[in-house]
Amino acid sequence: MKPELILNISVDCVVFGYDLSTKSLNVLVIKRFLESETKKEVLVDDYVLTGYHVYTNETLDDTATRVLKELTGLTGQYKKQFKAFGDPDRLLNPKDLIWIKNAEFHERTTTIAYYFLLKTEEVDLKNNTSQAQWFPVDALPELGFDHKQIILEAYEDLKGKCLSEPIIFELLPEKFTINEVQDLYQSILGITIDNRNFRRKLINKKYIIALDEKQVGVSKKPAQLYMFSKEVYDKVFQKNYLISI
Amino acid sequence: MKPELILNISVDCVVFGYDLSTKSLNVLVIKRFLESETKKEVLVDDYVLTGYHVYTNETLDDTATRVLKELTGLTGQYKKQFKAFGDPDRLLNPKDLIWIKNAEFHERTTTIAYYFLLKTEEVDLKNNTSQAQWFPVDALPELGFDHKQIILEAYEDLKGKCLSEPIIFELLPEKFTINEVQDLYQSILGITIDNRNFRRKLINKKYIIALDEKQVGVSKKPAQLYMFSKEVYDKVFQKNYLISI
DNA sequence: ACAAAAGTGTTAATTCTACACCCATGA
DNA sequence: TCATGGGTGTAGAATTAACACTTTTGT
Repeated sequence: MKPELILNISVDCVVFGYDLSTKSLNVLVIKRFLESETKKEVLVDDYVLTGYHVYTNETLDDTATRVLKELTGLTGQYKKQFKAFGDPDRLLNPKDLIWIKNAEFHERTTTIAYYFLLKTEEVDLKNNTSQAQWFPVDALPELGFDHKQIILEAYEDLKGKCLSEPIIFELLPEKFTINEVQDLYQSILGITIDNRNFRRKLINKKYIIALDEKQVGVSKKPAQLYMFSKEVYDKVFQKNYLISI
Repeated sequence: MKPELILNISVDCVVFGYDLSTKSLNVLVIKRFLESETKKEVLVDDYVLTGYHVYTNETLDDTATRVLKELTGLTGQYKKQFKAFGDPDRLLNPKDLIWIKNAEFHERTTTIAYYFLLKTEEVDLKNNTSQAQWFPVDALPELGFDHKQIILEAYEDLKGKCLSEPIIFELLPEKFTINEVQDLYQSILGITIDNRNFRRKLINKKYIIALDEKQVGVSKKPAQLYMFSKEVYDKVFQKNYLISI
């Protein structure tokens, strides 16, 4: 049996990219544009998440991985399936209906949503065929379908998860400074954190390893570089059962 | 358009029920039984989760609610969509193939899995048409399809969630004793908790309200009864941003 | 020398952990 | 009266929270 598309099931990917220099948590979206036949009228002009249908011989994870690769060329990034969206009317706004007519899309498509974590600069948007573009997660453009809601739910999941799992390092380069980690937490959570307390806490973790290196090419005092060791983390980690309701 | 079944999308429900008297966290599953035409051979004899296909005019949440109601008669129970399962081979074990032949089932069905929280005694299994049965979550029977994995992932999600959200009370009667809450936490998490510390912690919460009532009909010293106030919880609750990685 | 970001210590408050016995009740 | 589970207190340890100035470096 040849692999075929499952036309009513798709995977949509919320690609989070952190821009270290602007300290901005971004989402990668692609352009959706359609003119009337006479080109007199712009029918659709907004953005959507990248996504695609599932093939009959693929796992859902495979689909997500494939979709990310096709958009960014990247593989092996952190990914998480966080929610399925299947409301009967999730694709039925006027613009969406116009768009669906031009695509091989079932009107009642259920999508399995994933999010990915990576660094903005890992993605080369120059020769991108989908007119992909980064937007700060707190300044999203007009989005088609129910994709704004999908992004917001992904963001909520990320906020919670970054407090209890070491996924923050997926958004940072291999070598980072303590202040960079703090800035990232502040960007994601929208809070400010005391620098001394944060430093102490982080540096005391056995899996935060100080390198024999400092920043280079910075115009002020270069900071100490650290790395995160997954190996040490897995060894040291122990579940805590602290009830905090 | 008449509502029709979407044959390749289903919702499966992990129904968790807590049995206060035996202090057991149980899962409700239904019998799957099939004999050969000559009745000489038992082809399938195991259990599966309750589930059903999604109708074209339903949300996924609606489907889950409907499935629970059909099995138990209950509505308004706590429910959570926790994961979608869509591996191409998730229904392709030999027994599953035999079963599917007798059902209107697509071989490549993706299921959106939910779990429900309720009390075992709320469900009347006497006049149940599906031969539904409770099993302790740590002593599950042989399960068809990928349903054992689904249950285990639901259980993991529940373990995590009960530490940070007040869902524990969904598994308890409206009026409960502190020790009943402690027993339940211990059952779910598989740990032992110090009674004095636990009591103090819980009683100090403003949303744990001491009633002017004690247990009745118990054969020993009757315990103080409490209730959980969602109203107070929502008012008092404030997100904490404690980074515990 | 100066601008900018890196880096540093202390104290009080809170929360968590460990631990063992008395009490009230119904049988 | 006795068996059973309900209920209680304290002290040490660990963690968190609050708070402001000095140091280092490149320009």
